[in-house]
Amino acid sequence: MEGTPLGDGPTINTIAERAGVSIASVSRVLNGLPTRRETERKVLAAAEELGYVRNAVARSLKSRRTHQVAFAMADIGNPAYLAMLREIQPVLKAAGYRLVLHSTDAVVADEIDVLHSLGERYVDGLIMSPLRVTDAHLESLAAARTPVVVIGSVPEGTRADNVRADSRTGVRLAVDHLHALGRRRIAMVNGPLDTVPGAARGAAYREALEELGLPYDDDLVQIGDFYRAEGARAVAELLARVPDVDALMCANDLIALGALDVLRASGRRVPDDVAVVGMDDTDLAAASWPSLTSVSLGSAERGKAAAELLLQRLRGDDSAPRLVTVPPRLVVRASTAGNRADGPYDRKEGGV
Amino acid sequence: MEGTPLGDGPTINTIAERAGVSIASVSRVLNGLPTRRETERKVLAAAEELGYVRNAVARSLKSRRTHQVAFAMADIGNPAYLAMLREIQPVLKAAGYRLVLHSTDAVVADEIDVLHSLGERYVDGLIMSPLRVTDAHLESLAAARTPVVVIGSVPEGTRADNVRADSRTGVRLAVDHLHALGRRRIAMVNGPLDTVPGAARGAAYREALEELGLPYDDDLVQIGDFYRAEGARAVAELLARVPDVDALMCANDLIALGALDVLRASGRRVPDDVAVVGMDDTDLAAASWPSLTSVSLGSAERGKAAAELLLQRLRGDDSAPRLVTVPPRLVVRASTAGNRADGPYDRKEGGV
DNA sequence: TTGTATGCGTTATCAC
DNA sequence: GTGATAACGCATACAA
Repeated sequence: MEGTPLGDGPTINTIAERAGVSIASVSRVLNGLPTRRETERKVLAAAEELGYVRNAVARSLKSRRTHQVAFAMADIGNPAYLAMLREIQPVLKAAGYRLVLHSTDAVVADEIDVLHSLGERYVDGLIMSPLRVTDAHLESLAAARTPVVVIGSVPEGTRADNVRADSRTGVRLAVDHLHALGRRRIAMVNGPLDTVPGAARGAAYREALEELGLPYDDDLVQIGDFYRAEGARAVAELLARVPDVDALMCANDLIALGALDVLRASGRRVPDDVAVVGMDDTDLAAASWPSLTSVSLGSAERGKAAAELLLQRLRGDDSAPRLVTVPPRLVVRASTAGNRADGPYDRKEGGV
Repeated sequence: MEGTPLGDGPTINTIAERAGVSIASVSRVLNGLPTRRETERKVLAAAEELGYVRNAVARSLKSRRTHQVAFAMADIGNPAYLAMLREIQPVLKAAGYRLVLHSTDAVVADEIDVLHSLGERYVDGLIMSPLRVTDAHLESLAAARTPVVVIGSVPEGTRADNVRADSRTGVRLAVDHLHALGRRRIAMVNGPLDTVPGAARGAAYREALEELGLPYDDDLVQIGDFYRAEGARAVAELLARVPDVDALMCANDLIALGALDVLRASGRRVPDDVAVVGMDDTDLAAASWPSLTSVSLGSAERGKAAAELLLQRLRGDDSAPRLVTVPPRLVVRASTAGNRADGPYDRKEGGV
């Protein structure tokens, strides 16, 4: 195969000419429709010689299907979304769909843009995971002419499939676990309360304490942001205010890693002095030392479920919107149970 | 905005009818071409009422541009590729391109498929990062009618822009560092030698020792695979064979994490007894404890450079193929220098 | 079985 | 300035 000179590629017209048949015959052969042996031979030979490849755009215009699906994540830097992505990709690929990625940086306008752009029909469906769901989201969702699966919570009645985590139960699992270990001064290190996860996890913490009969203490709640450095700063403040805290319920793994840094720097042992729990069970939880007990909210499962739901819609299923809730799971590691197995090998991790 | 009944969306024909003008006028207005005030008003009103959105497929067929770019990574589970992705995405987005993701699982046939599928013209360009470059790659690359940027090494004369890491210098930096710390029994824990990185890093290790005047000792080289569990297994074997090793040069971060696990389990202190260096400087390196000294091969920079190179091509630049080499950088953390700053906050990490 | 002709939704080139 | 009309590349209903 010598270096093909750039320029316009061959079309079915080129082939038709070369093979001495009509474009209809070319199309038929290429689509496996019944044709005479000789015609088929000529067409395939011409196609081969010319290095013909079907133009996906023209084909989409005709068929009204692009074989593309979009995934809109709030933040491409967030390992939790990447975990979803890792599951979504192979499912779609196996079904013959390409994946178009959008990172909206949790900007509402960007998310609305993505929904609006569905009208451009460059994808057959969308999976989206918004950080918060506004009225604008719901309007655009209602107007969408393309199947959409939302990872996160949407109000009942929304015309979109919905895959949810259950962070309420998740926090409960964690707090119960800490309580069972004998911890009684369990603090909460949360992210901003105006985000969906922040609000949900904060409320769940309060509920969990209540059910355990533990008093709720404002001093034990520290708001920061969902990043490692912010988490560290928040925990430093917390320790200054409440030195005798014996457990930290962190609203995500990054915060928890920041917590480990600060606890270590302050000379506290984990978990002996302070037990730490994160959320999302990202790769980082298994990598840290001590390895981090974390509440898995099923990022991977949610991604997979969303992809499968969407595929069903793409196959023509137009039944009522579905709701899938993925149960949380507490993954106990060293940060709450020092002498238990670390379990760093229980997750698939990429190589090279 | 009431729930729009599903069905075919409006086209410029619908608008033309509604506005009482021709489709040509509609197109003009929509494209900002000079039109009478009144026409413009009618068209825009109709478009607004109908909730019109341009059909991207039809537009692409006509314009021969899809405003999509593909990124083909060897393994979506690998943090190093995700680091590239995180840089590529915003660059393309800012330039108005969508990102189509392919994970080829390092299967050569899949990679060739991706190259071949460029002929379908569903993307305007491609960034790919193959684990190895075969003749089949080069042939498909030569036949490509679309700009391609390869992250990795391609032979001179290949008609594709090329962004390279310099793992040779990278290994050298690491080995020099270990040597400077007084280590003399420096082992290499590598991945398979039939991969490009495996081969390059293995050779570089040998070279580095030579330049330092250290003897090369087969016993100090252990081949495993580029995963954490494999790395752990390899290091266990190594320790059994060479108990007095005082430094480990690991071919990537995952291997290094596995090494930390095993060293810890064997009662060795890091870095006091054994210093450990990883490669790729992934997020995991900063998260682990002790935090991991790692050679950054500039995954992020390479991704960014690749995206920018591709954008230049998409803007029409058809000059000779470019070669960009990103210099490696040693990021010293606790696994080789116990009392230095951990620096866990020097990298941007995702939140929530 | 095969060819002719039409449409998918846009953009662009003409005359008017 | 505006309206017919012809592509873009493919699939297909219909006629032959």
